[in-house]
Amino acid sequence: MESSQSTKRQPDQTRQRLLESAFEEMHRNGFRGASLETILKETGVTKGALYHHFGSKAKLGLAVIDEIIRPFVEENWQPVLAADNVIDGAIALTRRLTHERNDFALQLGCPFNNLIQEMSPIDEDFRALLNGILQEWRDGVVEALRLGQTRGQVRADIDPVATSDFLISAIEGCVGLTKATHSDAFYKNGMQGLEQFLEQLRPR
Amino acid sequence: MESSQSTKRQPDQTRQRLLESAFEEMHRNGFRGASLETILKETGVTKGALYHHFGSKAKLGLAVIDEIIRPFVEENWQPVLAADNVIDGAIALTRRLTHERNDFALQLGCPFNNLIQEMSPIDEDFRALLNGILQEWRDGVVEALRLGQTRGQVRADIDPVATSDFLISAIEGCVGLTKATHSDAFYKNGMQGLEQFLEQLRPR
DNA sequence: ATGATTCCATACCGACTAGTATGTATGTTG
DNA sequence: CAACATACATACTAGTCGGTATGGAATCAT
Repeated sequence: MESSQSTKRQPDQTRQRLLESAFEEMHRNGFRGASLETILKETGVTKGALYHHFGSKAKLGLAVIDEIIRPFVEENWQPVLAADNVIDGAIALTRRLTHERNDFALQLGCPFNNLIQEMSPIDEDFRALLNGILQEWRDGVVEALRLGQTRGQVRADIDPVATSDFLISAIEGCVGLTKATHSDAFYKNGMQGLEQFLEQLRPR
Repeated sequence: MESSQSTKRQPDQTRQRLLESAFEEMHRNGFRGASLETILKETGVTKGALYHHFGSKAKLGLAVIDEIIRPFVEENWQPVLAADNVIDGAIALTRRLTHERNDFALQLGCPFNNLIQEMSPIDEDFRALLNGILQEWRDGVVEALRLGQTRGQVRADIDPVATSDFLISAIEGCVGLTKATHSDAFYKNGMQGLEQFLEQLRPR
């Protein structure tokens, strides 16, 4: 009787619940605005348990980036990098982003970019981790563009590195500014311009 | 003797010092991270005086946006909009941005975009004001592109609205991500991509 | 079964914050 | 000059926050 009523520990699940709740709270309010009390209330976990799993709020934040945001970024880009034709793959991504947009999420913006904007100037650990993820994304696009060039699918006269950087800038810029405009049209215009830019990467 | 030692009031200057110090503090730490105590220390103004001029921290922030950031944004874009050829004017801007870049400032990012990213999801007054400024920028670029089309300087088959949105997205995206990369090359690549995009706006 | 380790719980702490209450000094007006 | 308005000064307030100290319970290893 007593043993069937006692609390069974599931540390992995506790930890995961904390990560997920922290991710949502960080997405709504940013890292600095994220309230540990809110996370605790949402998860029903206590502060002692939270500090057992993560030594500080910053460590929790970094774990969210590493374990939730990194996979999120990768999931978005893997199909593009793996596509038979990187331009087709990237255009498919912009169309998917346009088609699947969620207005509430657009008002909050991209969690990855949001944290870059917020934390890079004020915390070197965050900046380094975020930049690491960004660098992987950039490198992946560069590699795909180069492969596309060897396949004759991408113009030989463009610089893959510069192009990758510009593409990523345009995407995150568009998503970021949509937070101010709250405008469907603005978002679509950004995606359309991206598509236009991608099209002119095809060999002439 | 006594009157020559007394403090002479200069409310306009007090107010301006507060605005400028608040701007810098907001640029370094964001609005939420901006500390009134720091601003007070930097300016030597007291809290009573600050609250006399601005009823709240938010009002101070909104005044900074209206009175310092709006002119900053306008100063950057006016030459482009007034140029004989908008494409030439925009390319001159990207070159100027590249040439005049200040590494420290790039690590802090664009004050305008920073505030958009930080405040739009969490404060409607800020979002509305920032979006108003963004809308003026967008409208200005649209008008200049249209004028360029009538002058035969800009392709007739592009949509000025969509193009304007994409251009602005790409600029702010590049500046924003440079906060993570701390990379000169990244910044230049973004500006180069922008220039490339601008070039293909010329009639064929 | 026992001791050690891990996971979790609760009350408390000190620092920081924006804002308030109250007061003083300066400037304007009739 | 007095009354009033404006600009400024200082001490205080209540609230929020991340983190700490301490303790208890569950699980693991022997």
